[in-house]
Amino acid sequence: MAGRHRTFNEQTVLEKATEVFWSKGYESATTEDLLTAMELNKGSLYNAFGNKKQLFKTVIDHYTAAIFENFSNDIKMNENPLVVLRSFFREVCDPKELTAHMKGCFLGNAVSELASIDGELEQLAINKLNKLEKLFKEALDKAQVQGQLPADMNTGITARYLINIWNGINITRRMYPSKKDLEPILKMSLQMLP
Amino acid sequence: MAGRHRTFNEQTVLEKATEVFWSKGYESATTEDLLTAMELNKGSLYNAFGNKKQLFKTVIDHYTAAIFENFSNDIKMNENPLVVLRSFFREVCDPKELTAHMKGCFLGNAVSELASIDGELEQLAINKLNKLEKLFKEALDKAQVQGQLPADMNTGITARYLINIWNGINITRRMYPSKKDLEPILKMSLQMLP
DNA sequence: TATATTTTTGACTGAATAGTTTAAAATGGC
DNA sequence: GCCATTTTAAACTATTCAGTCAAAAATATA
Repeated sequence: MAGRHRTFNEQTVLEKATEVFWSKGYESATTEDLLTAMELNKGSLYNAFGNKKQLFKTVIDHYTAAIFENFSNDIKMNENPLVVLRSFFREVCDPKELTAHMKGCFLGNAVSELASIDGELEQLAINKLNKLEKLFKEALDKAQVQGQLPADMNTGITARYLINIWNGINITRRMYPSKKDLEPILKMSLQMLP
Repeated sequence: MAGRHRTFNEQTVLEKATEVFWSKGYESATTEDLLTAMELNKGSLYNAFGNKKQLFKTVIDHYTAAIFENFSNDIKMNENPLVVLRSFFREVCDPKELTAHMKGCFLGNAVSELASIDGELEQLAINKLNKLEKLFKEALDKAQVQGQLPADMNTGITARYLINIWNGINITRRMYPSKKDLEPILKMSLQMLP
C-alpha cells in the first residue's frame, strides 16, 4: 500500500485523548484541547478518527477493553475473587490513585453528561457499565461456587447493587475526597462480602 | 420606586429555567433554550438575573429550598421518620414520577458535569447534597431516639451511606429505567431500615 | 403633567467551536 | 525515477453562543 506513513502512534494518542475526555467530559473537551494533548494537527485527527464523536467512541472502546480484560483476568487468575472485587472498590480511596479517581468513573461521567446530549453515546457508556456489572457477577458467582458466599445469595441482584455503589462513589467522592470519609461508606456498602 | 413593572412572575420563570437546566445540564442549556422556556427577552433575563451563571445559582437555591423544606417538614411532622425516608427513595422508581426522575438528581447531575467546568458551581451543588445528607441523618436520629433503629447504629455513617445510594441511583436508573429492575436494588440498599 | 427610573425589545458583537479544504510532504509499487 | 496514494499542515468557513446596547414602553413620584 502506497502513501505516507503515520508519524504518530495510535495507541499513544488515544490514551492522550482518553485523558482529555475523561477529565473534561465530551462536550467541554474542545478539538483544540484534544489536538494539543494528542500533539496532532486537525487534518491528521479528522483523517484518522473521523470526527469528535467517532473519536469518543473509539476512546471509550479502547479504554474499557483494557480495563475489563485486566479485571476479568484478575478474577480468573486469583483464587479468591472477593479480594479482587474488594480491591477494585478500595482503590477508589487509595491516596496513590487519588488524582486518577478524582476524575470520577469515565463511564459514569459519560452517562450523566450524555443522557440529554447524545442518546447513542449515552447508550454506549451504559453498555460498558453493564459489562462491568457482568464482571462483578462473575466474581460473585465464582466466590459462591467456592463456598465463600452463602449459597442463597442472589448474585444477579448483588452485582446490580454493587454497580449502584460504584456509580454512587462517582459522585460521593466529590463530596468527600478524603480516604478517611470514603472508607466507612465503602466498608458499610461491602458488608455482604466477607 | 418609579419605573416600569415586571411583566413576568419570577417564581414561574425560575421554575421554567429549572426544567431546562435540569434536563439539559448547565453548559448544554443555551440562553436561547432558557429564553424560549421562560418566555423572556434577552434584555429582561440579563436585567433580572445577571447572567447564565447567576441564573443557575438562583435556580439551584430556589429548587433546593423548596425540596428541602418539604422533606424537613415531613420528617418533623410524621411520627415515623423512616417511612418518610423510605418513600423518598421509593419515589425514584414510581412510574408516576418516572419522567421527572429520569432526568436524574439535579444536584448529582450538576456535580458530575461541573466538576471540570466550574468549581464554584460544583461546590454549590455539593453543599446542597451535604444538606440532603444532613436531612437523612435527621430522620435517622429521630428514628433512633424513638427506638425504631438500634441504639448502636452510627447514624452519621449511615446517612453518608444513604447519600451514596442516592447518588448511585442517579446513574443506575439510566441503566435500568424500569421499576422492576430498580426496586430490588433499593430493597437491598435499604435493608438496615426496618 | 413632567421627570426620573425601570423594564422590555430585538438587533448587534465578539469569541469560540467543529469541521472543510487545498496544497505540500512522504512513500510504496511499477 | 515516476506516479498514485496517504498523511500532514494550516488557513479558512459557517455556526453557535453568551453577553451588550440603545431605543421604546411603562410607571411612580413630585
